[in-house]
Amino acid sequence: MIQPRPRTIPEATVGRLAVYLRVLTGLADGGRTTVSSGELASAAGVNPAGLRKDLSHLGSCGVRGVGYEVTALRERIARVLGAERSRACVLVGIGNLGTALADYAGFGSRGFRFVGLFDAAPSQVGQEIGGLTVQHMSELEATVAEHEATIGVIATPAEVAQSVCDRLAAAGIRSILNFAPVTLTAPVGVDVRPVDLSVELQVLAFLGQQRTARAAEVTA
Amino acid sequence: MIQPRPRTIPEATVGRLAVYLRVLTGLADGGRTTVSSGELASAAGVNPAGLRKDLSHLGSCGVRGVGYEVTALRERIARVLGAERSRACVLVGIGNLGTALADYAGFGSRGFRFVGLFDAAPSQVGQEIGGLTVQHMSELEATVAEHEATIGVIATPAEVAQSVCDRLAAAGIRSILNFAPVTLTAPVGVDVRPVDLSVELQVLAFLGQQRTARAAEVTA
DNA sequence: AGCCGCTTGTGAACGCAGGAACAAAGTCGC
DNA sequence: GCGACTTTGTTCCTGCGTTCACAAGCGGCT
Repeated sequence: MIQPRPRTIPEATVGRLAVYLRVLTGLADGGRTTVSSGELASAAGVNPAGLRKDLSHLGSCGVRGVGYEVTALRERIARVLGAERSRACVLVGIGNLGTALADYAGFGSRGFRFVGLFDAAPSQVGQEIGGLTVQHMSELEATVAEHEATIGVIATPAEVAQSVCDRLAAAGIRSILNFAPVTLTAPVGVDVRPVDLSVELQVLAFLGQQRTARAAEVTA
Repeated sequence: MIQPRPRTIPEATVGRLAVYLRVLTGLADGGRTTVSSGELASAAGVNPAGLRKDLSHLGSCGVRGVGYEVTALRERIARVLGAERSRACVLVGIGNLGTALADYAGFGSRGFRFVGLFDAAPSQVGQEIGGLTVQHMSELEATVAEHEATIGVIATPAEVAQSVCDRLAAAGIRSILNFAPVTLTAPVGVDVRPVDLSVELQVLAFLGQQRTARAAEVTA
């Protein structure tokens, strides 16, 4: 059995494919039928050559001299990323951030659907967000099993994030997106992707400070 | 004039330094005085050798045979990252996400302070969040100038993000953290760091799917 | 005082991502 | 029908990040 294409796609490429998918959706809504690599790269903020290399990972899909067909490319990327089928997710921690995430329409159009929202505080339980009712943490395991959810999102305070992570992993969750500002440890077979807003802000500030320092140096 | 140390620190290292800073703060609160590279690396989820290389960018600070002094290392990292002095930030878009960001205490302890919260909807203007009153967009430029803010955060819907970006850049903002799911273009001298939650989720899902596919293949 | 174990800091090798340049291929104009 | 132009797909190369491995240095013990 031959392998149709090298099924290992670099992580950096995957992130950009998701961006291309978003741009292509916008182009399709605008009525565009074809797009060149240069134009698409400009809209996505990347190098044209790099974009073509990214796209080459999923086989030739463009037409030389013309460009890429918008809808065909979009569907192909969606298939590779697995965005065509809906994936069940659960969200733990219904604070401001959790509410924002539960309400965010962008997830639904990308193949993700929340099947459970959980919080430990009784004051939060029962309220309705984005068509779902917030449940108490005690129902976490049952809901995960019922919908066979494989993705979990942690938007809790840092203190309880590790215990939530443990419970999610034990309940069968395989992928965790962590917004809590702590480094989580999960059993093998479960991967955690941290999204730390403070870190992002600090990196941004440092790069800016470094840039201005260099500029001042050149002037001197 | 000699340069005390190579002042170009890799971006990836800066991101990890911010994580070390967080871990060190936790250790200091716990009463620890010294810590070894192995322990710190484990707590931060990175390789010990990589951690030492990261730390070497800011000059030798550890004691061989013992480890690093927690508070000294913390202050040195904070100084390099510029977290010791307070930086003025403005936040545009007071939806659920914007509210979460404005309320997040983690920013303040890292040297960031919001000096202005802005929204275009009159219904949002006037409410108080985290000690600040939400202002109308029309006051954006005046507030930025008054506080000499250099960092801006965009948490608006995608449709208006580019125009907000333009206004921030024109007002004197040099660094922008963008949560809107669009690729922004900014003039030279202004750098934009995108934080796309859908992209993060899609990358996570893809990696999980790839992992399970490979596992199934091995079994076969 | 001298030795031993522990830990840091650095040098080297490896693998990977990014960028530029080029060949292949298809379309449009004549 | 043929040539020129446009655009893709690929290949090479350069630079960066990460990892491994080892020498150097410091504290503690005898």
